[in-house]
Amino acid sequence: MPRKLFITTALPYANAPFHLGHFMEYIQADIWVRFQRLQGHKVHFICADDAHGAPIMLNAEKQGLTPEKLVEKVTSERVGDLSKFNLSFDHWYSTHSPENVALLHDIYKKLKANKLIISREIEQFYDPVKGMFLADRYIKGICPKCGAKDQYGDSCEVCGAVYAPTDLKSPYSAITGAKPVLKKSEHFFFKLSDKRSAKFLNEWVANTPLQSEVKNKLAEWLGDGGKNLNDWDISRDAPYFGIELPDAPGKYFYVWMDAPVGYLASLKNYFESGKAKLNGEARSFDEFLADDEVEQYHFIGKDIIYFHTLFWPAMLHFAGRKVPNNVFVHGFIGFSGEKMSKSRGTGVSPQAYLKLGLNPEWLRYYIAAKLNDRVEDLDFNPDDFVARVNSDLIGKYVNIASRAAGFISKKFEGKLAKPQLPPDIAKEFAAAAPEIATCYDGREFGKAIRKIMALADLANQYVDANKPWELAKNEDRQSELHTVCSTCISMFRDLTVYLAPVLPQLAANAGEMFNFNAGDWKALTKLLPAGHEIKPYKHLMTRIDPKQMDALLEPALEATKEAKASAKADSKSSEHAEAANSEFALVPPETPKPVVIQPINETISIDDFGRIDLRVAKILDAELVVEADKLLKLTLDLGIETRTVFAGIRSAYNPKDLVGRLTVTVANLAPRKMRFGESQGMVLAAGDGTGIYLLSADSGAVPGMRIK
RNA sequence: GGGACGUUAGCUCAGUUGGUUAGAGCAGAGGACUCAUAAUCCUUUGGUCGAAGGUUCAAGUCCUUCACGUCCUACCA
Repeated sequence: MPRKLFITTALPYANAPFHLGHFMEYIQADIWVRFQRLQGHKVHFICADDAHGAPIMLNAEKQGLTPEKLVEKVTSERVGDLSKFNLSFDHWYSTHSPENVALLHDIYKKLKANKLIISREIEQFYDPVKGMFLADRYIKGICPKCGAKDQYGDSCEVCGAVYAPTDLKSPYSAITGAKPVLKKSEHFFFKLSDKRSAKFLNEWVANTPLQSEVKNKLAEWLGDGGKNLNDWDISRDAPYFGIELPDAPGKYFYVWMDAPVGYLASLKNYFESGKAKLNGEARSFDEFLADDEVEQYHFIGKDIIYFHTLFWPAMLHFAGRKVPNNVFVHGFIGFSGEKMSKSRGTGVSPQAYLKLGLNPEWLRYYIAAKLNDRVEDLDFNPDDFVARVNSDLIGKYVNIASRAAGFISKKFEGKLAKPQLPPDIAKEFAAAAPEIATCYDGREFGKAIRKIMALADLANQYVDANKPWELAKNEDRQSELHTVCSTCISMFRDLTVYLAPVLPQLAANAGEMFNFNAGDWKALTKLLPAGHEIKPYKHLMTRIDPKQMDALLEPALEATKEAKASAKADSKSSEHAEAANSEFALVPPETPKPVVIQPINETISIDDFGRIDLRVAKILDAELVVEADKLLKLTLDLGIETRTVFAGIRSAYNPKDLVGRLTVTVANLAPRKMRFGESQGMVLAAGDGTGIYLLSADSGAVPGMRIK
């Protein structure tokens, strides 16, 4: 019976671009989801942007935007990254949505009816200049223990002391610098201290197959009969970017209250937009969630265990809703810091990774090969990355197809003979299917990969033992040759199916080339039939050139400075600092990269073309646009006038190298207002997402000349 | 300060409820081969399993302490 699965990944905070940690989680979840789909289960794979909270509000203000605009800007910039890593989300929405308001209000009212919401007055630091209450992270001062300056309100980064903000000497607001004053305010709390909460949570933990690390953690929180459970402050005072309490004007839900509800809001929108129906789920959102058979799983990082294993199940349970069947926790992705000098920066930017044309499936494979079902950190090691991909994927796996397919095409018109696996190898392959399935299902991806690669080794050994290159020279042994190569292709088919959750694109390409369905797990019990036709072999995947890694790891100097400043301002977390670092990374233009040629567009008439007024332009000036990481501001001489044009070419050109160059511009393009000014045209450049190459006019051309 | 988890060959990792000479891949060395994207195959060199104690007939595996790393410690998304 097919399982019905509702799967989420943690909602990314809409304050910054994605970093590698996001993609590790998405890739982990995506592999699991794809595996479940291959087993014939019905999966609804959902995520959303986490759009609320004080940091977004303040950041937006700093940039002169409304919070909505900031969120829109951040999320629109990163939307393409998701599809490029072949992530198969069924729906992506936002917590800033009417569905979320409705669901949150409903949950809140039910909790209140259950007498689990109380209010009480608390005293907190308040910024009189800004007119808002300050969370610990927005208060700085002198550490009461060691006297270090500019320490945050909760702990000292110099001596490690932990204290309350009120203990700080000479406290000041990190936002305005004003001296904060203590002020009282009414806050609303979710009564986690209620006996019912502890009782329910203990039951939930006992009945949920959580990871042992998570259980330990929970035992700590739930120990002593729940005495360690304190009430959870779920309200914030205005100004706050969030969802207002239905019965307390000026009070907003703390973002961590509305964020997990966003899982449901996104699911609801997915249902109401008709996408669920297209995905084979005809029932309504409410009916779906009321079904006990539906399994709900959340993939999260270890830093947010607290919210997902205490508040979230309790909220759902006492609002009369389905609770999660499990929460899958992973560690963080680190970087081999030791080996890299600090001047070269740290971390790997997924944006730069894509821009450099590195194959997304390399990363998927590497991450899969290192993941297990535990709450363990993993390390991104560039040398390891190159070695792993090149030797496992190219040397072992792809090689099998490459060394057998040539004979089939050249000698046997692309048709297979009946494959014949030697008994010992057949046994191994037969045993592998359930083992690998268990690994995937249990999120032991590293183990699955190891098993698959062991099978690939067997296939290569088989080829060596049977020496097809010798058989080929002997006219009497052609049918042996035919069988050996056909057997190879059949083994390759099996390996491809096994790898399909990790490498969906490669698997699809291989399936297309060799005429099999890489998504057919059930076919694994049968060999490919005699007469099966394959197309001629083409390279399925290129090796990683270590030079590409060098380019990936080389951030621009000026960018590093900028990033460090902004990282500090944004967050204390190293994870965030890493993201900010990469955000500004410039990419050297001369990097080898595979080019993807897009199909030609539909035919147009000469008149259509004539409507576009192309002119030669001379670049008089070029400068960086502060706060835009992709744009350069160009001043162009068009002969009769000068124009200002913003061009998204910062990743490929240094401003000073452009000054004086002749290029081509669209002169009659409607001007477009941008945040930084009006762009009055467009310069032409070649590019497919992996690089940008500005067009030039030959010497002798004069600014203003028409191009026809 | 309290707590959780981790520390196994140069690198990345396996090591089941404690049980014989601690395993694999990559890298290194030697050889074979040439079908294949300098891929593959065979052989082989590397470890007092973070440190020190302890329990046991027997410990990488259990206990204690210490060191290092990551994270949590509630109004911090």
